[in-house]
Amino acid sequence: MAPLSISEENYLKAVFHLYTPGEGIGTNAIARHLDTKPASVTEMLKKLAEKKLLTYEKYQGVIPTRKGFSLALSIVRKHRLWEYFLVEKLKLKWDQVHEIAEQLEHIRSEVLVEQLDQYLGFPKLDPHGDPIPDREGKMCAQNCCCVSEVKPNSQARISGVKNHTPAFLKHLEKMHLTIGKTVKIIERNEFDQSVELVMNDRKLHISKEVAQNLLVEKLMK
Amino acid sequence: MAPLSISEENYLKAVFHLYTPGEGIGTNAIARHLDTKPASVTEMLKKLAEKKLLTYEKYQGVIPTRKGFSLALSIVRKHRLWEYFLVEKLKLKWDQVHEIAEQLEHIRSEVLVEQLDQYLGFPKLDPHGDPIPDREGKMCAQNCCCVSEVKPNSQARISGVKNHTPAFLKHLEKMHLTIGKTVKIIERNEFDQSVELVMNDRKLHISKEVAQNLLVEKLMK
DNA sequence: ATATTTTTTTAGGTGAAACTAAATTATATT
DNA sequence: AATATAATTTAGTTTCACCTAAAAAAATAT
Repeated sequence: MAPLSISEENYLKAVFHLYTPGEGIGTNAIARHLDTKPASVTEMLKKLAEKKLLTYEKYQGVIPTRKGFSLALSIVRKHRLWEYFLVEKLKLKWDQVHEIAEQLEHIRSEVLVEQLDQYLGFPKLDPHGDPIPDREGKMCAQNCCCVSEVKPNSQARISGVKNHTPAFLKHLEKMHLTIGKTVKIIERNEFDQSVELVMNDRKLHISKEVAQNLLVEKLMK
Repeated sequence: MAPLSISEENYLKAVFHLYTPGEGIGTNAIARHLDTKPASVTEMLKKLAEKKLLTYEKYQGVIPTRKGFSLALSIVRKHRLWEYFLVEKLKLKWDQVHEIAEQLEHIRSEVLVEQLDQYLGFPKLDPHGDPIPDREGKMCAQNCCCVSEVKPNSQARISGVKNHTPAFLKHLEKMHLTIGKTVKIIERNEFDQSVELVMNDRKLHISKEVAQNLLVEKLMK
């Protein structure tokens, strides 16, 4: 089949990211995600449905097909491999790489991706803690939740972010809240939903906004 | 100024490659180079002239401005750095990289290019022997000519190619005519303009087509 | 159950970059 | 110098991906 355009790939990726089993994805949600208008989305969804990449029925919300899903995964794979490359090899900062990877993910070449993967040593996670799909689309299961949902007095390891904006990532870096660090969640303040935690024996206070976008894995003690 | 589209960048690059001092570049030549139609070229040339990237006057043939030239150089720089990366780091074959670099050259990010350059060790030549412009657009002078123009009985080192198609490059590889090899040009046959040469004490016969597209540097003996 | 609001779709239009066909200008030939 | 040929430009379409405004359907509230 004819290769997808960059636009089509971006829509497919949006569908992938917005998908939760059982629910159809709305036109509005996709428009918001891609910073475009609902009318444009409707049009594109029809085109992608023609190509059997998703199921579209008027007013019903959209669901990716197996084919659409696996194509989206291959784009996500490229995005995350490039992010890994940019940070590990080229020494860019973790807040600089998303935008560049948004461009690199559309480069078409099987052999390039496979060689890149090998060159990088088949990494399993990208610099933001997101799993990198392998050639078959398999990726390691993530067992994480955001800090705001962790119950008080538990140990956890910072494992990822939900928000990938440079602003948020720079903020985390400034607070030394980087991936791999171990923290203890002390308590959540009902008033402003901020969270108190301890890292390296130092007390730390994080806002609701941070707590909701910072992912951790609970640790057995 | 607004960034150029991929199409605009490709036209600018074509103009750069077809340029020879003193001559205007014709619409037809550009169309052939880009595998497009002359009518499309005219349109685009007007747009690039608006942006002061080249001088355009009806029927006169086009010449890049300083600005257009330096922009073209920055695209060529990216193309050649990526080719170097693909061959030296990812171990792709020299006949595989051009097509991929045609995509990668359009990735927009200052910091990416500079870090890539550093990561690669500021290479001066790409895998096909073409010079890589530095950040200011400077590149090492090339002192080469094609085998068909070398006078008989002279020593030379293979230094580049004029034709970048996979077919030609694979052919060269099969004949072990790779960059850096030293050869002695024996004689040119008037009949079919083929050339006889010696490499590693073995006699070699190359066709007119090869001789015209293989570049060498003459060696002092 | 009806009315209001929100979501989604349709209809019609825009700009970019290509195309074909026809007209125009430049160049080459006799 | 006139004519034939080649190169270039113009005019008019097409496709893609977006847009706005208005209509239609679905969801929500009264």
